Amino acid sequence: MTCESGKMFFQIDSTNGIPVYEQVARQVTFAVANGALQSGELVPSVRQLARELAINPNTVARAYRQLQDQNILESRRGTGMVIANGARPICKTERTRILRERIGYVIDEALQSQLTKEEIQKLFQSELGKKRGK
Amino acid sequence: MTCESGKMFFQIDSTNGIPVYEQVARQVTFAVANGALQSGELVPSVRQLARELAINPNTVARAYRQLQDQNILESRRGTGMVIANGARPICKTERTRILRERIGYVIDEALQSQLTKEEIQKLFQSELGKKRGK
Amino acid sequence: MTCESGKMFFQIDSTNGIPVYEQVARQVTFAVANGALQSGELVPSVRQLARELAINPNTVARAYRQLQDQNILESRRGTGMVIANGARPICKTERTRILRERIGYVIDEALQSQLTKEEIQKLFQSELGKKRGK
Amino acid sequence: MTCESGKMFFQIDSTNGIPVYEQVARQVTFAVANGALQSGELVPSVRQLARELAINPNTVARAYRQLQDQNILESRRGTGMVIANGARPICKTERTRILRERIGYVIDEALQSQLTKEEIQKLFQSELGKKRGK
DNA sequence: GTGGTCTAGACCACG
DNA sequence: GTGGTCTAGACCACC
Repeated sequence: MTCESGKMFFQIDSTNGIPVYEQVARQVTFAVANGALQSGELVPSVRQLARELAINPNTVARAYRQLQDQNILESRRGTGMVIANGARPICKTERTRILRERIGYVIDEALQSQLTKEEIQKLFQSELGKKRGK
Repeated sequence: MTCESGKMFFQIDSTNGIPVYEQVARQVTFAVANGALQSGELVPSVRQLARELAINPNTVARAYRQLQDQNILESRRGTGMVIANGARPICKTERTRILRERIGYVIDEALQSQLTKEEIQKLFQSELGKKRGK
Repeated sequence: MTCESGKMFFQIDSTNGIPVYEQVARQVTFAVANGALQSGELVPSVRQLARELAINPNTVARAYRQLQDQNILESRRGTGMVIANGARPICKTERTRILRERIGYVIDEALQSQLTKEEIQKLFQSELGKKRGK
Repeated sequence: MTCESGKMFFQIDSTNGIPVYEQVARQVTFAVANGALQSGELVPSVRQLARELAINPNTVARAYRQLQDQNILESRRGTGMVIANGARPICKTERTRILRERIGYVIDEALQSQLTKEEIQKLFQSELGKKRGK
């Protein structure tokens, strides 16, 4: 599932084990970290985004609630949710934390399978090579 | 939780999000892939392994049942479960499949966060460097 | 034990030696093979079906899990289990496989008892004649 | 697993769901029904048969115990087990009972799968045709 | 509400 | 002793 909404580009995979609300929250976080979304900008409304992603509005609401708790979003009554002041450094830190954590888990698992670091390195390169991106 | 049982060394982390039965199954799979367990060898009995890992026998049984469905284990009535004939290639393939899949997910997520391949590569190296292992 | 649930008609005999979860799984398989259940349709929820058949929810869950492993069902988080895309051909094949296998076993046993094919044929006709059905 | 022992020819399949002891008992029953074994004849000793079939002696013993209960075998102290007087009619009846029962189960299952009697008939012919035998 | 995981403990069949 | 099935009931995440 992918969709473009405002300045955001969402890509949801409901089969990869990561909760949908978590994926939504992360993608907002990442967009702020990149500078794609700036403090004060409106994010898509709960209902609109839910419609566009064909997911339950509760799921979007939960993602936004979590972002509020992290001081990344704040609600403007009568207007919607906007990127909070000071969100960018939080998001950058958060982005690195999330990615490092997930990379660490994968490495742990590979080590546990008795692969050597070198073999893990090779697998990683091989997968990275398959992907298109900068 | 770690334990040594027969030729196997188990390490279970009940807090990392991966179901315990899945961790047990993977570790058997990995051990066969490594050659630590060979076709015809008995694996620890459901009850014994459950006792040693301090988990419920049903959880071990579920892991073993899944391995049966994958033609990695077969049950010998009244005797126990043994590594099936032809299990090793299955396990090797399975090991690579599991690790590649998980690596792929992490890379996807990192790319989506607008990191460049080079940046992802650096993060990976940094995390791999932190680990001890061969 | 019989029950009607949604488009399904279940008939469970807990004394015939075939595990209850297996009977549940087969009946879903057969219903898909017949076209009574179509891709995308929800099957009865684990809890509801368990209540209606007066069995334990875990037993139903096990049947459904097995069907998931066979790519016949897929779970929609928070929604329920639906018939997977492409389930029908799988179910048709599976139905024939199951029945042929069981017929084959019976014939083997009869041959081993030194009955001739003709005698086996007669026994079969005689039993088939006793049954009511189309 | 197959073996020839005295006048008996045993064929054991430990994967077809029928308990091994039951398969042993049935094959003795069938041999008596055919006249291959006659009243007063010795059957192979528990230990010898167990060795030849590579199964547990307890399993053979259990089969023989069941046959004793059915008045098909009787033990001669210091000699072994022999086919009892009057065993043949018992075995003939028993053979038909067993086969009819198993055929009935299979037909029931096929009917439950919504196959018509005609379709079941065809499946049966097809499987019978595959077998070699008289 | 949904499914998923896990525990605890029973009973059975088999060797 | 072994695995296999089933029950009862808890807790969690998700929608």
